Amino acid sequence: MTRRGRPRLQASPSGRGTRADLLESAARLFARDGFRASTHAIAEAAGVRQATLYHYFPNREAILLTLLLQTVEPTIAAAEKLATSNAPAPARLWALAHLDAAQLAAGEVNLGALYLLPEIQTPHLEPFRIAWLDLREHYRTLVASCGGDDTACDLALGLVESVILARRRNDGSPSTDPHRVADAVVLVATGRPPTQIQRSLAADLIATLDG
Amino acid sequence: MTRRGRPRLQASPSGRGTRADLLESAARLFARDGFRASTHAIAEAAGVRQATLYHYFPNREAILLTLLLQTVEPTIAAAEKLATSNAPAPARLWALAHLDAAQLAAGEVNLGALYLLPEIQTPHLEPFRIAWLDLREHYRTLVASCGGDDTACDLALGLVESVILARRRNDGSPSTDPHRVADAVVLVATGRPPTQIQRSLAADLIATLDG
DNA sequence: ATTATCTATAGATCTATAGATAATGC
DNA sequence: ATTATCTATAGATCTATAGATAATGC
Repeated sequence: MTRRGRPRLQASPSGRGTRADLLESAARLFARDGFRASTHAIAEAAGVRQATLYHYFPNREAILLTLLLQTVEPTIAAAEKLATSNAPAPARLWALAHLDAAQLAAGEVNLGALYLLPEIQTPHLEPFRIAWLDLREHYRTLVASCGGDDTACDLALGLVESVILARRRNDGSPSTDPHRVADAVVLVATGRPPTQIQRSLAADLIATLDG
Repeated sequence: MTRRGRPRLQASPSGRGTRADLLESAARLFARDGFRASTHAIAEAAGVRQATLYHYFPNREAILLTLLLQTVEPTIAAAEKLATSNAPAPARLWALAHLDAAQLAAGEVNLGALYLLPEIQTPHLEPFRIAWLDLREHYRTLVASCGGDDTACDLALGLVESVILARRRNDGSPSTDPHRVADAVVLVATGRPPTQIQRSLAADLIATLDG
């Protein structure tokens, strides 16, 4: 059961291996302190020495990129499946907003805070920006099918992302209910609250994606 | 017309004095690079040597605090005046959201990006957090008078702050129209779009504040 | 004398690499 | 032999202070 190379001074806190420990520590520290969180601080929180980090990642930015892609990919996968559904657009938009908001509200660490970092704009993180623009295209298409324009889409994204800032500001208290976010997104995109039928169809879509 | 102490190696780029130059450079660099922007980079962009910065500010955080307070104070002043008006709540909320969104969209530098920095949470910046919570109270009161709860207030703030992220992402292209933001805020707070009468009253309120 | 700026620097970082070490696998 | 980790460190920052300098004000 012991592993391959030189043993760690401290055992893996999570028991899921050093790479997972490093990603988890980096997520926590980047979300709280931003990209200033040092490789030393990350490694220490993961229970290894600073240089060990470079066995798993070529540099500090690569860790941030990995975290960002991990965060956005499940949402994109869900959006792609929703795009193939023939449910009414408001139901699909409600489902996407709910999934996205729920994911931003979930977990012990406020991973969405990584989206707010100014470092997002640096050239090394382009793969993430491309993925995120892909997600935005899904929003845009759905919002357009609901009768909303590009501005409505920006407003809808602001509603979803409000979860991130509300969570930072109200640290401790429970996050915004994803149902409320999804309701507001449909309201802004269509001009009307979602109907009971639309909500019900959206719930079906979400059940299909999870199952 | 020459000034008091040792002359600068380069003249003030703006002609409005060294302190103003430093604040402007810091605003630009903090908005783009976050709090990593070094005192050296700020001073260089302002046309003075690094150490000169410490003649005007005790440390780097003090510059950020000054910028944050400068940004939030005009909006708070407007919110306080709106609170004394006896116009209907939706009209007052529309006016506040419009003012806030317009201010975030204005200027060459995306100053709102400073709100997104993780450093906002540090103890030294508490005066800004207190001021901002004061602004949120104004939103909360108005949203409540419109029939919305605390979650509706968080969503309304997300709509206003969407201007910041949309501006960062669509750098260059024109910012979100503040009218659209204000319409969406009233929609989310009341469940209905603002009436023509409410918009007209809001326009009157804004004219009063500017005059 | 007072002020604003400059030059110089101490001390504290922090990233990434070089190379040693302690395991397992063959 | 291969792998994962460790120790040590070069080189590059970066903040804040000390103290010199070049103006104006009295």
